[in-house]
Amino acid sequence: MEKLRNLIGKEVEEAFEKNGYERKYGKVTLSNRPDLCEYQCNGAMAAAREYKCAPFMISDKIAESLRENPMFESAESVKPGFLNLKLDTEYLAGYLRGMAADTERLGCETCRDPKTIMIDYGGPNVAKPLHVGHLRSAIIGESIKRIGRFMGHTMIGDVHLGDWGLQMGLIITELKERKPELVYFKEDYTGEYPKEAPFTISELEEIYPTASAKSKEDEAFKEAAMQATYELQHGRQGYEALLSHILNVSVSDLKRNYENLNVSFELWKGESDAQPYIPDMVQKMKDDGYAYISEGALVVDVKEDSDTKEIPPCMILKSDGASLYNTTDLATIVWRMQDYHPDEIIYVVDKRQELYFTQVFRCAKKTGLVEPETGLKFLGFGTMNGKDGKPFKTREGGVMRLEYLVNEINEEMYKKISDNHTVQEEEGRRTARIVALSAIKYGDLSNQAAKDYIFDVERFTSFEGNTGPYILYTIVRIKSILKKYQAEKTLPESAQILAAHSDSEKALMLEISKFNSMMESAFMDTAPHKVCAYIYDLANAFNHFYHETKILAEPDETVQAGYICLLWLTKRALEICIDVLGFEAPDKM
RNA sequence: GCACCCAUAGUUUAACGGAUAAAACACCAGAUUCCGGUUCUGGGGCUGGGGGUUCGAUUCCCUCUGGGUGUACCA
Repeated sequence: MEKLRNLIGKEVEEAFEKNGYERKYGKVTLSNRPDLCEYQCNGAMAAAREYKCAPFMISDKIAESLRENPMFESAESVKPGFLNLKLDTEYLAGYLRGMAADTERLGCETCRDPKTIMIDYGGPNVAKPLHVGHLRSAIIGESIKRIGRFMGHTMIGDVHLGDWGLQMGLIITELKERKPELVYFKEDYTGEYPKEAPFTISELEEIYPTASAKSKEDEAFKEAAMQATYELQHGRQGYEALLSHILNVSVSDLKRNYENLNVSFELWKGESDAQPYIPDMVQKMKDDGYAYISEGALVVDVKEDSDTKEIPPCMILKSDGASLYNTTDLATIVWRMQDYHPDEIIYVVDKRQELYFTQVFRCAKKTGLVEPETGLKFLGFGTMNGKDGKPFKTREGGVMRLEYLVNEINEEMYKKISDNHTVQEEEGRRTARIVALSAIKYGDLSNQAAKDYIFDVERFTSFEGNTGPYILYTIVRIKSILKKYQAEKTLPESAQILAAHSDSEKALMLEISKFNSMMESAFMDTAPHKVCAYIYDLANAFNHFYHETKILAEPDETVQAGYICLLWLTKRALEICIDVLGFEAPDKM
């Protein structure tokens, strides 16, 4: 369906044309004075200069010609030259009927030219538990992926594991000290390696920090770890076998954790998967004359004349010949282009990495790893802070494990729910998990991604205010009304949304009608917070309507059926939205 | 040093260059209640300072102040 604003715009543009003004002045926007009108056009003020007359004269004429138009209940020209429009209730109802007819998408058209978009988010390290720093990437990335998918694009999420580098050497070295008898450490061993990993996830999670701490104090240990890293990267069989054990154990644990967050990835690729592509890539950069030696390191210049700031060259190889973060990311682009040929790659990463990615993107473009039109987008997010405005920490000041944080909020939610009314333990726990997830995700996504935000458990888990639980509560309320209605009667075939009977009903209908344009701009701006703002307004509009309207007690069956249709549409819009945000509503709460 | 980002009500956040800057929480008042705790209604209060562009600026430009971040061999 065409967006409502454009439909209105078309009428207004024609009115401008009919009166001898250019169409371009007829652009219509949502009203920012809802007390005066629903939509407005400010074109008369802009046009006044070109036609050398008072803006009011123009808006007056336009209002006059629009008054005949059945689309509008009223068209008024105000003070300097505003054109204030109110939609005809029957026209609005017709638009909503069109939405309701498309139960899957509510009339929100998919994109005309669907793209293949890879989205790089998550970024956990193997052998290390997820901590709160991983939360934002997962939540925001997942939501953007879902919004893109809803808009008809092929979205491929890649977790991009941190599974390369010194951390692996550290684990191997520590393991060697503890269990030197393992076959993985026998250099002349040629047989099969055991299928079973020689450690569990909890051992693994303990080994890494121990090894990391040791390497800072024990020079010899660090040497050994670096040596192990080198040998691993140069194909030592036993170490490769260990790496794959580490990966398996770690990945299955990560999957479980991400599942709890309702986050999933199409690809579980890691930094190690990019390594095979490095030699050819580096060679080509040298051959093509892009890469040169500077201060011992191999670099590619990426500065541009228009730069206001100094952009250092993109380093490809360190002076000791080893690869680094940039190298891996560039080589990752190589296989992504080769295997998936995406039109765009979006990186959902901490905003502090912006400069790095500027270098990487420019380097990729310059050296032809991607095509000139391939989009490389950096979506940096801010820090999640505690109530004191400083980065979120445990009470002891350490890094908070994501699992603990989630458990804490689940517990908090369960308390709230069981305080409200008596519930079965098991069902209450399940509901608490669903609601808690909405609290966490909505709390994050309702802020602009690029900004830092304050993670306030109390506020996020509240059933009132702009929170996830409030949205869910609204959905649950609608579900319950629909259920009660169905228990008594069946909705007649002829039932349909009717012209609004009250202001609050019309306000609700207007809110619903913004669905398609909201979703489109949320995608264009990669801005999940727009979806949040929309459902919050929508939930508010519904609750106002609900307070003023007796739905189940409505005596006129046709009117009542109309209400039910409207409720269904409201619920559907809310549900689609929370789905793209990455959470769901329970049946009861 | 240089550069980038941010600055909005007591607090946390909104606002394609448009009218009286919006909401939530907190606060105050009134109503409501087996409850000082629930719910409803109403209220006060905000664009860091100074310039500029514009008919019109929270939004664009310059400058100052304050905060955050980054500045090639970590990721």
